[in-house]
Amino acid sequence: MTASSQEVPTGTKTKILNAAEKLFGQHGFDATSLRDITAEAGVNLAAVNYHFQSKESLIDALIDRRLGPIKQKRLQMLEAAGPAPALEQIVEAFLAPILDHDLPTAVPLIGRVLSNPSLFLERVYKPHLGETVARFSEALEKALPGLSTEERFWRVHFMAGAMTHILALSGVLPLMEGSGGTLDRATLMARMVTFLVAGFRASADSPHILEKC
Amino acid sequence: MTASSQEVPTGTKTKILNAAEKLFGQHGFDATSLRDITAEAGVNLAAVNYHFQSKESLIDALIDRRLGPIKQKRLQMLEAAGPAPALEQIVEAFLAPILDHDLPTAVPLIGRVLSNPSLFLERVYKPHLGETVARFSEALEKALPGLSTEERFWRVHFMAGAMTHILALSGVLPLMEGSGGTLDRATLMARMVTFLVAGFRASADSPHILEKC
DNA sequence: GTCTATAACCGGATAGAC
DNA sequence: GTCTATCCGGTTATAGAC
Repeated sequence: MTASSQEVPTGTKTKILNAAEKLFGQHGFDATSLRDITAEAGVNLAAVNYHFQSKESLIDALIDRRLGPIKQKRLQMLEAAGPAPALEQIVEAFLAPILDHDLPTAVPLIGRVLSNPSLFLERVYKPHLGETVARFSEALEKALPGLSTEERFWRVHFMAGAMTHILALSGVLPLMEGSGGTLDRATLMARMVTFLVAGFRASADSPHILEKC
Repeated sequence: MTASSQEVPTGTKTKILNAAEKLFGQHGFDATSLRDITAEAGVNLAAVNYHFQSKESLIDALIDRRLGPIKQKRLQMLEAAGPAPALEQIVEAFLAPILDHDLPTAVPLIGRVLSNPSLFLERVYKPHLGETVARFSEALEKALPGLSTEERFWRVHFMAGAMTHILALSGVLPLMEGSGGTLDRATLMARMVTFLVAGFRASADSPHILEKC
């Protein structure tokens, strides 16, 4: 690690990361070429392969840059809530570090990363999410002792899905009718917490039976 | 429309659609070449551009093929529930036509389609989903008169997100610990309905206030 | 560390024989 | 309707000058 790896955000490496985050978030990984990225960043094409080794490694670097701090903040908020956090605190600690992201380009990128089935298990969940989910699942077990392990597993993924969808579609949802036009983060957070907390509290022992039509 | 457009599922056109659905679902649109598809289908490369005009049109044909019938089934289930359906019936009518899909390759494809921000608004939502969502939103308004339009809008998208995430990750979620190993559709449906119905019923007039840690 | 130039390859689409 | 052969543009990655 040389002095240049953490310098002010005008270095070539940082410019590449920022441009890549923006374009990957807008158009997806495969639809964005390294040429697009270097043009946006105002740097030379060969700089990508010098600072990162390949396009795939660049993607991993972007994932690291965002999911690393998010993991820290999530666990920190969960710990700050004490040894037996309330359900609302657990859900907030899960959502806030992602939804409250200050950097506007980070949100669509994180949406792409979390909703990409090709990346998810090996390059996102295992290295960056698995431990966090396990910790939150433990906290949920204390807060909701009536839920089975499977029930908890699926509800955590319902929560993750609701959040991920909003992140991924953050660019288009405000354009739709009925949304209220803007995407105010604090209000959105409150709405998600209300919805998800109620979902988690639902009694699981009334498995609804489907009937034909 | 000639006689060949709706023949037994061994025509070249159908073989291409089936192979494309499988590979697009597994690897995504950009990561799958027309050569991959024609190899999988056992047909000639040029057949794709003869039957469909371009790769983009092929994708639209795949979207049509699955989302058309789903729209019909959703509206049919909603109508069958009478003029003032219960909340459970509304949620079931929204989820069942997608989650209960018999064709195993359709589920990952639909997950890719619904979670792709680049396709979503113009090529998925407006042509195939908007009218359905409006009808379901009306039904929800009757079932839950206390909710504001914005609140309903966002909760519908929380529901859509939870469902979409499960579809998109259907290939990997069963591999994770705590899932119970299998993905039994009836049980999953029941779990989602329980969770989402409780979320919809949550009272909205207690907007939770976020505090710093 | 940064650039130019290029290698080596793969993609979608099409022309034209059959 | 189906095939072969090919065009042509774009892709990642690298070699080597500065």
